[in-house]
Amino acid sequence: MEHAEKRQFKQELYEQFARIGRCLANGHRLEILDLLAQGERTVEDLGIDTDLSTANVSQHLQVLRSARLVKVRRDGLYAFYSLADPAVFSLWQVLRTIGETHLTEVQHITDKYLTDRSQLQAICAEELYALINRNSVTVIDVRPLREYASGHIPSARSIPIEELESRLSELPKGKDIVAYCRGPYCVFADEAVLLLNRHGYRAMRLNEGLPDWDLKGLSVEI
Amino acid sequence: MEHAEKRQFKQELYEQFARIGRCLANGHRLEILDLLAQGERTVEDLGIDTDLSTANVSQHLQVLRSARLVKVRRDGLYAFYSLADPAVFSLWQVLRTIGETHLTEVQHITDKYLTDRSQLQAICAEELYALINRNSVTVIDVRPLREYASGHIPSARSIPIEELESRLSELPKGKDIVAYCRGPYCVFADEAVLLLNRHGYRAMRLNEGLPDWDLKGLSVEI
DNA sequence: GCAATGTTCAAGTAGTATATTGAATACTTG
DNA sequence: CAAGTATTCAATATACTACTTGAACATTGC
Repeated sequence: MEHAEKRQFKQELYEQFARIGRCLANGHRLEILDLLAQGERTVEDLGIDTDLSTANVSQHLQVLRSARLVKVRRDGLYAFYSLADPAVFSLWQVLRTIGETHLTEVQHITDKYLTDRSQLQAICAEELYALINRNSVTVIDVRPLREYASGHIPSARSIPIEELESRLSELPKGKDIVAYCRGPYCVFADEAVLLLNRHGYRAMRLNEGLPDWDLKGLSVEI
Repeated sequence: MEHAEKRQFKQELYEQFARIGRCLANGHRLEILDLLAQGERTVEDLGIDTDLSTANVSQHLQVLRSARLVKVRRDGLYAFYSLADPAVFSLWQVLRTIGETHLTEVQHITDKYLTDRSQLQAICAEELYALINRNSVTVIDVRPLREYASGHIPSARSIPIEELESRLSELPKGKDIVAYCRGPYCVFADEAVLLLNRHGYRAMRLNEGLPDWDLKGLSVEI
């Protein structure tokens, strides 16, 4: 291949990959991807969670769709968007991990806003898996019911965070409780652990979300 | 946490991750990352390989550096840039894989420019690893010597592609030859296999580059 | 110290992205 | 079929990004 031809090949090729990069170049789109990792959502619905106008969310979804990162299923009045491939979550996960490791700003922001997590007991996916097999723990999924419905940790029961306080009686007193939610930047599990501790339960949070659990190849129940 | 506070947290947080995304939003930067995966390079040097002005490369490197994806080591007259972390290669690899799988344009471009690879015998990393252990293959690294020097497959010998034709006598006639290069979009190995076939050798290419080999945890010699 | 070399910075221009708004489209329900 | 609702499209102002050019800075070798 001639030099000029080779250059054009590389330019066209890397430009295509950059289309995917551009999807990741905006904070709102990353948040949308993170939400879609929990299961399919409608446009309006994403707008509520991200605090964006529906038109704006739709526009971001078009960007994501044009790079084939998300797909859409239409049913009646609604368009349901979801990740095009589990690999898209991997992409976000690797990006997230690099950010956590190398961007000091990420650490500063979590320190500034989140409950000091060193106060909260936490366990990792592998530890939880072992505890579940020994049947020595109660697992609660504190995400909205819809997200629980599109996949959850086997044996976990759904208690959305807003309902937790009023449904405490459902939880056996003797056992330890593990709460999990969407991922490391979701505060539902933190809130759950705090609330449970206040009511005298021994509770801890899973330090990852369901999509991370899934990606590790641990089984997911639907 | 209040709603407004939570929104601000998410916005600040995802905005930080988007800094990394922005690095990936430009084809030239992706090409630079791909080259840096082969080992450290100077600014001028990257400019030659990417066909960009030195000032322009420098500017792209500043973007990458501000998001902590690359780091710099200064020595005398030169600034040597390299990936800040092996995870940065993973990020590019996942992005690349998603592009290959979901962007039909990538397939079109490779079909348009590359030798029809179905004509060339290819093997994967695991197969090559087994062949090396049985000592039943000659492995050649056809990248520039500098890249060989910063890490190569154990037992591989360096024969940069431009020297291959004049150094054919170094290769034993009886054994199969496997050529490898930078990665799936590098054409050095393709050219090597074609040339070797023309000269009566049984040759094949490794369908991945050295960074992919490394990431699989296979041993790398320096 | 001075010229040569590699690298970075600064300013300007052209092009691209975002968020907002309001209109258009598509589907459902009565 | 008409009304209502969810979604997308189109147009706009504003802000950012890329590349070029030329100057500035740092290090080396004479």
